[in-house]
Amino acid sequence: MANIREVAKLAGVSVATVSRVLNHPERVSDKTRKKIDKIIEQIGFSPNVFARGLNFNRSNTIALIIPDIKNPVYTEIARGVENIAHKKGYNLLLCNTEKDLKKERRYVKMLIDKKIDGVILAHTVLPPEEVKEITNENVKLLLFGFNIINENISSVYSNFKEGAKLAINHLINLGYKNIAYIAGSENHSENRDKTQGFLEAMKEHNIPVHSKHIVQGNDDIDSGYLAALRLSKSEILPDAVFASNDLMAIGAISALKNEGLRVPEDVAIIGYDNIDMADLVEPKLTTVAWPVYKMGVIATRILLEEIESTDEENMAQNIFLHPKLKIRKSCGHEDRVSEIF
Amino acid sequence: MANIREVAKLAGVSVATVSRVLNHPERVSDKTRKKIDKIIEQIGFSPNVFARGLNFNRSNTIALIIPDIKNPVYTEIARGVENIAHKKGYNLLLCNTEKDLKKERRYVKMLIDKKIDGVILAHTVLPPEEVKEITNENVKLLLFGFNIINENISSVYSNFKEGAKLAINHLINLGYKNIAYIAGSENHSENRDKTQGFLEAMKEHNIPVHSKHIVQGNDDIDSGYLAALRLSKSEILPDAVFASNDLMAIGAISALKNEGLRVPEDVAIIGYDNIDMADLVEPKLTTVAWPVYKMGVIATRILLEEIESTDEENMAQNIFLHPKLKIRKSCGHEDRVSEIF
DNA sequence: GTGAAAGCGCTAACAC
DNA sequence: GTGTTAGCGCTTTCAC
Repeated sequence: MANIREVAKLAGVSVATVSRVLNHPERVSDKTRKKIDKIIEQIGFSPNVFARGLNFNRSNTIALIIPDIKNPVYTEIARGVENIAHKKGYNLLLCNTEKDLKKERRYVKMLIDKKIDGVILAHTVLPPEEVKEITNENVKLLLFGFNIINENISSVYSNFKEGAKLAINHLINLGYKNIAYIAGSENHSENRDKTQGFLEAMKEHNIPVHSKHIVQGNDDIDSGYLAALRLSKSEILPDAVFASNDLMAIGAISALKNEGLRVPEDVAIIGYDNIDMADLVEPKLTTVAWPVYKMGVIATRILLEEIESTDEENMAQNIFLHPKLKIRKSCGHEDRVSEIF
Repeated sequence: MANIREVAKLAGVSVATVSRVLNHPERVSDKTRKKIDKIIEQIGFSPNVFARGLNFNRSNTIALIIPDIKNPVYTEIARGVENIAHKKGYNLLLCNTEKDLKKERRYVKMLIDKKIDGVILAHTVLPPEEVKEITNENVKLLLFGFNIINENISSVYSNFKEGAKLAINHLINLGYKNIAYIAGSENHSENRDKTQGFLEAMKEHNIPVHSKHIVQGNDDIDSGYLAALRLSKSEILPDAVFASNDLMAIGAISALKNEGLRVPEDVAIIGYDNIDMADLVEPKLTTVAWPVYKMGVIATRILLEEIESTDEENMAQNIFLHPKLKIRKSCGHEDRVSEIF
């Protein structure tokens, strides 16, 4: 239980001096500093976090709030966040809300109580006012993948409406006419954007949308499976389907194949996210890619900057990255770029 | 900045009494307790974690150390751990070591400094002595998936040697003779066990092992791909391959298909882990399943018990769960149990 | 450049 | 059942 007093005693100085070499080494003479550093090293002293916290009101910890740890998109974000956080000496609390309002709310309270320095919110079911309240508590907030709140809160996001249009336009260019849509959970602004993009793109090309061809999914594989099953049984079989994320697209492929339909010959499928798995299913999934890992990295850099900036000088940053089409096999396009695999 | 003094003042009592309703409510009269509870509620007071930590030397935080967040096995463990931790009021620090000794070492130091209450170690590249040292620091340790240290440290694991034998015996029962092996990274005891199981099973059936048919992988998809590529070019083409995990098995399938080989007709493949993806690739992957999520849950329960137990009364627990064969299509077995999908 | 001491917010021993 | 107060380990102000 080495503490600062012990170091001070061994060095024959006061605790104040030891504290200074810890926090303001330049205010200490070279000689004493070196002596103290050596002793610290020798006895393996490191300052008590709680005592430090009591003084600084900071924890050197950030949190990442995600809805579903089983979705590779979120672990990919986590990978980026963890990487930067660790490099900068921060710890990362992982909060998996499962889209459960109570759980998310409880987490937010816990995080505030813990004096977390910052939060990256990659999905929320909280009402906007409640999200905003987070920032009242001396915890920095970064919105990932959406920015429903306001310009004073930093965010890193992609244009999901644009991405959805990319997908639909691709299908239309390939000649598909009966395009169905498997929607993601509605409480996610990202999904609402995609729906809007889908609708707009269809309208722009004067392609009618059959109400039976819009089916609600829940973001996971199973719901994609079920949704495609439903589509496969509708009066008019769609010739293409856009799934709001890859997990559902993959579930959909599985369902269609089970129903004896060929992808893409009978039904084309396009997804969203470009998760690793997209390249491993049969047929390989054409999808819309967005730089998830990179965005996790950027988000964390911005958040840590804000945390470490000496107060309000820092402007909120709203970073914006574009989606991109990733063409593989599931839409039957022949100009496929060759893949590594 | 509500603090305990303010609550005390509003309630017309001393801070000690407030502290008592927080920590030993039974020692306070019903009347005062209710009054204080109400005020706490009203002004939204919650005790400062740092001050608490300074007294209790506890953080209500545990950590999970994993080697690779991209491997669904580890996110599945994380899901179990997170779930229980959150239910019991603990926060979860996620530490992704990337099998990097320096990074893991740095993490361990950070965790100890942070006065983490406990650690679940799901993979380590640290020498055993260093692992053992963790327990010197008043942080409880739980070993997940291995138990190389000693009986005094709790662990939750599965028998990977047995699992490997299950896989090999399955292949042999199906009549395969030229069985190749894609090994996982050697610094992982789990993989060493599997290698041993492979070797033993082969020996028990007097089946020779060609040295060219053992190829070293690195636990990820790409390395499985590369390994299978190598196997496909060896003088004697194996008729079956056992990959030490599903990720490599899936990479292997991809490679073989690329080489124009049919799975399982030309080469059968069996994996290990039974990740979700195993059911989505073509052909569906036969594999060895172990109850990863459940083990994450159990591990966390044990760890929290140890943390909350009043000292040394608690015996270390070594929980052991068996692997099980999950038969699908990639080995060509006809008695396939029907799947949900 | 250095030391003495107050104070961060809480808990618990001790006194009543 | 309740209050007073020392003390957890550190940082920082104020003297020197």
